[in-house]
Amino acid sequence: MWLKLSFNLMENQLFIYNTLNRKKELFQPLHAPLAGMYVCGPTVYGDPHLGHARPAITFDILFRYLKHLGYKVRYVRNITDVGHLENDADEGDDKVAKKARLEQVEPMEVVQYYLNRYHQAMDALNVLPPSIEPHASGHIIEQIQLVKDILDKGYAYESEGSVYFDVEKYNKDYQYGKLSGRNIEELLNTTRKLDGQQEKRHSADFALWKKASPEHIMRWPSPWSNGFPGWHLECTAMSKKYLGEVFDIHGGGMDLVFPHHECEIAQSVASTGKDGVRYWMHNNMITINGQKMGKSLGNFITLEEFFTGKHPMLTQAYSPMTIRFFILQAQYRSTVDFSNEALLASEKGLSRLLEAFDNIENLKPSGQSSVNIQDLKAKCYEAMNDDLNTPIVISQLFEATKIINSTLAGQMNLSQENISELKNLFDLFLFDLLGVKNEQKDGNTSFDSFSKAVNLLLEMRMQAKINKDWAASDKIRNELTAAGFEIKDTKDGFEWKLNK
RNA sequence: GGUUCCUUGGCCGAGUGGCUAGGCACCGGUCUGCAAAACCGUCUACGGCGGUUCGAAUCCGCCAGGAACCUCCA
Repeated sequence: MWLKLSFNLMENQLFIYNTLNRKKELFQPLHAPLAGMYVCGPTVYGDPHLGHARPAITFDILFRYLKHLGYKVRYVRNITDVGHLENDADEGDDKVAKKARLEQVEPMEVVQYYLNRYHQAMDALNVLPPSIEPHASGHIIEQIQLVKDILDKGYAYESEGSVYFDVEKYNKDYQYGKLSGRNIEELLNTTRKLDGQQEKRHSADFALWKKASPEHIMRWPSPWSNGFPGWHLECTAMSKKYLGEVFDIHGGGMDLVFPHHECEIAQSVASTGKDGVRYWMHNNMITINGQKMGKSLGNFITLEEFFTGKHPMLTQAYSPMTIRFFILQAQYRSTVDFSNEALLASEKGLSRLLEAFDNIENLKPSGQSSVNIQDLKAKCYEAMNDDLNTPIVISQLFEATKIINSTLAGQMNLSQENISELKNLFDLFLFDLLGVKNEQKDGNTSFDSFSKAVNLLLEMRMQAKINKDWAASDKIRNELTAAGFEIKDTKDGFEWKLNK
C-alpha cells in the first residue's frame, strides 16, 4: 500500500486553480496522505436543477481522482437547512421556514423531502456520497461557540439580540475581500451613511446570529436571544469541526465567492487567526441562452425534468449519464451553455464511447501492432493533473474509440496487450474517474432473458436473409426498430442495442 | 458605477508563442439485398483595429459585444 501510494503521489503532480491567487498551483495537502475537502452543498428548499449538478459532479471528479492518487480523502459536503435568508441585507424569511409555512408542514419535513430528492438525483448522476454530510441545524452549538469566539476577539458586536460581524474593524487588521478581489474600503467609504434604523453599524457587516421574530419557527436559545445562525457561519463551524482549523480544499459555485466564501475567510481568521482554506476552487455556472441558470431568475430546469423530458424547453428526455457527460465535456471553470443540440451531441458521443468499450471484447488480437495505448493513458493523466481537464480526457477516449473501431473494421492490428490496455483505459478513466455508468448493462437481472429473446428474433431474421426472404427480414428489423431497438448487420451476424 | 471574467469553424467545446484537441451536424466515399452502424476523407475557425515578436487564437493596448458578483442563488 505504501509503495503504491508513494508511487502515485510522486508520479502525479496535480495542479489545481486556486481562486485566492488566480493561478494553478501544485496540490500539496497539509497532512499527506490525508486530504480534506469541503464543498458547499444545497439549501434544501426546492428540487435540484441542472445547476446543482455542476459542483456535485466537479467535486465528485476531484474526490475520485484524489482517492485514485492514493490520498485518504475526507470529503465534507454540507446541507443548508437553516439560516439561509431569501432576501438580504440580512432581512427576510428563512428559505426553509417560508417553504414550510407555504406547504403547512414542519420545516424538517421540507428539509427531508428535498434532501431525499437531492440524494436521488445525485445517485442517478452517479455522484458518490461524501464522507460526511453535516446539517447546519445539527451544529447549532458549534456555531454559537464560533460566534462567541469572534465576539471574544472583538470582531463582532451584539445589537438587539443579534450579532453582527464587524467588517470595518476586521478590515483594519486583516484584509476583507481578498478572495473576491473587492476593495472593501471603497465600499465602506461610499456607503457609510446608514439611515440609523438598522441594527448593523455598517451595511457591509453580516449576521452571525439573528434574533428570531415571534412568528419565526426555527429558533434556538443562545446567550443573545432565541434565534438562528447566519448563513455564512455553518460552513466555517462545520469545516473546522470535521477538517480542522486549516484544511486543504474548499469548493463551491463561483456565485458563492462573494459574499459567502469571503465571509467564511473573515470568520475563520477572526476566530482563529488563521486562513482556514489553502485551495479555493470554484466551478463556473451553467447558462441557458447565455444567462445563468438559477433559482432567482426562474430559468432553471430540474434534474428530474431532464430525466423525464417533461419541460417545454426540452425536445426529449436525457439520461443522467448524458447530463453527466455533457457537464464533463467542458472544463469546470468554463461556463457551459445548455441547449438541446448540445445535449444531443453529448448523448450520441457517449453512446459511441460505450459501444466501443463493449466491443473491446470482440477484438481479435494479432501479433503486430503499431499503436501506443500507454501514450493515451499518459495524456489522460496529464489532463487530469492540469486542473481536472476532463474534456481532454474525453478526447483521448475518443482516440481510443477510433482505434477500437478501426481494428474491428479490419484496418488496424492490436496485440493482446493493447487490448487489455484499452480495457484498462476505459475502466480507469471513463468509469472509475469520470464516473460514467454503463447503464444498459449494469445491474439488470432480467436483461439476460430479455437478450435471449431479442437474439432469437434476430437469428430468425438471419435465416430469412439467407433464404432471401426480405419481407420477413425487414419486418423483424422494422418492428424491433419501432420498439426502440437499433439493429446493425455485421460481417459475421448482427448487433443490437436498446435505445434508452 | 465597482470587481472579476469571457468572445474559437453550422452547434458544443479544448488550447496561456511555432507541433494548428475532441464531439455533434453536414457532404463525399467504402461496406451492405436495402438500410443502419462502423471506417476513410472533406470543410481548418479563433469578435474588430493596432502593437510586441522571426513567428500570436495564445502576450500588450484600444474598441465592440456578453456574463458573473456587488441582495438570495451551485
